[in-house]
Amino acid sequence: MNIVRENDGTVGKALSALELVAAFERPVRFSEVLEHSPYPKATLYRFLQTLTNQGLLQYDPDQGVYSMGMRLVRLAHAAWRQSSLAPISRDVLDTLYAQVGQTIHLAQMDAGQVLYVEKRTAIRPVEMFSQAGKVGPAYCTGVGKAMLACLDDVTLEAALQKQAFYQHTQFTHADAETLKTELSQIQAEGFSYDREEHETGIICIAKAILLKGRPIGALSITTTTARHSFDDLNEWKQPLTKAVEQIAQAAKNWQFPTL
Amino acid sequence: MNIVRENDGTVGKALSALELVAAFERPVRFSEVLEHSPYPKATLYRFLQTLTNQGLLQYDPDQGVYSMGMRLVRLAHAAWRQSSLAPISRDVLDTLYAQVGQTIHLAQMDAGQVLYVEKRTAIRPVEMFSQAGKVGPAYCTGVGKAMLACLDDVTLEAALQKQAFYQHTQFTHADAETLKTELSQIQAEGFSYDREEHETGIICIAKAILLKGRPIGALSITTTTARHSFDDLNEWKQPLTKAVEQIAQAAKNWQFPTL
DNA sequence: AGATCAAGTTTCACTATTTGAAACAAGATC
DNA sequence: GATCTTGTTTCAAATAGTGAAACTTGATCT
Repeated sequence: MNIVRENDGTVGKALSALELVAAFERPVRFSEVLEHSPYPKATLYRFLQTLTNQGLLQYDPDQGVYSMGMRLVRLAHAAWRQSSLAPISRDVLDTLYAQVGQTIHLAQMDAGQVLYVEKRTAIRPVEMFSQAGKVGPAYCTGVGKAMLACLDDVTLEAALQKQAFYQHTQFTHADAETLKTELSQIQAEGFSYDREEHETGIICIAKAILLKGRPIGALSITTTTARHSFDDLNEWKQPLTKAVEQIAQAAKNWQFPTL
Repeated sequence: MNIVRENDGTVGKALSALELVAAFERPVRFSEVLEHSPYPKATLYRFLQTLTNQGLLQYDPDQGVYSMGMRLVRLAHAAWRQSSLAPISRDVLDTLYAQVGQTIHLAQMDAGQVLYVEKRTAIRPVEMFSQAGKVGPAYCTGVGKAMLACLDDVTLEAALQKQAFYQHTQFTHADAETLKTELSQIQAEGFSYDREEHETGIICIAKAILLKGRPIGALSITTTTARHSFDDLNEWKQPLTKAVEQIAQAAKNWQFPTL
């Protein structure tokens, strides 16, 4: 599940040090980061210093710990507005949510993983960022499989390399082979399903959003086995398709970074 | 209003190139960035290439434009969870919102500006990121002034240097002097007010959240002149104070990056 | 079609920054 | 007060960054 990016010089290395800190879900000491780092002490030390100066990290001198910096939040806001599908999909998602009344996720691909950029749900006025910015696996989520199914062979192979195939539930695909078989079905049918592959009791139907034949994102409707059967998911094919088409249409007019 | 960070080597320069792209609120061509850049053509070119490789930027070969990369969204999610006040303030904000029924903002300071990290509002089930990640001026917002009023002289001077003093409305402070006078009042009273200084018709009451005497954030309750008078704002002093105290209390137990 | 121009990309000798082993400092712990 | 752990600084060698200029590509004009 390791996300590897090519190492362009100092910038690439410094960013990989930043990811090290991000991987901890709490403020960390220098020595903790060092243990997980491929860099020598002095080098890592200078990286963290630089990142702190730049506001990508924060340093608390009292506790002697580093945590992720707020400058990232500001930059992400720009990214989210400028190049995610979320802003142009707002109205469509509102409408779809009004129609189906189930949890809805809008996702894109990032480094072989699924990145959630927007969500509608009944439960509480959700903490912002709780879902936007969150990542999930591609090989065992509805949105992930929907996008994978639309990739050309070369891109698909590259993406498959990045999958962890961790066995989340008894229904999770164990390897690339069985996954590929399902991807063909998804291609033929135009919809993908999550049949408790990621979390027990959670199922969903999803569909890719295409621009010039390439997947730029995916939309899913999620429910639980307690409330619905697999067959029930198909009731939402129509509104889901319509929403996907509307987002694709809106994306056409907006200069859009494709996968 | 230029946000200047010290330039630590290549990383700093590359990040300042990233900010150039962020400043445009749309995908941009290389030449457009170049016009606003202090770097020579070849240098900027390499920066944008590196940033693109790293996923901090996206490049659309069809349109020949750069936009902010989705990796930032992922990193920001980590930052927001790890070092913003938002996660620990959820319940407090829910309670406060239930009590006052007005728009609520939770903000922190970043590079002399106000950074909104959480919000509660009646209108729509929150667009994520719409407010979280957004920045605003410190010198003419309730949250901004509340935090400025708690700074020691040296830090305050540094922060004032970064203020633009753009005249948003007829009520906006025109310079550091009149602002300082108000900051003393705020210090004495413990509450700050926005009296249509940022937007005509919008007023608010705000209070800083302190940890070890230093402001780590601020909380505000916003309304309009159409619905409430300045005096009405004082009705919310009690619930606002309680919420601020509760957040400060929660922050104490969590290792927290101070300003 | 050919000429002209603008936008983007590559080259390469020159420079400046990064690197990391090792020495050093500052607290904690025994 | 000796020892260990954690964090910080140093400095010569190694590497990566710099940017003027040349080049490529594709659009626009005559």
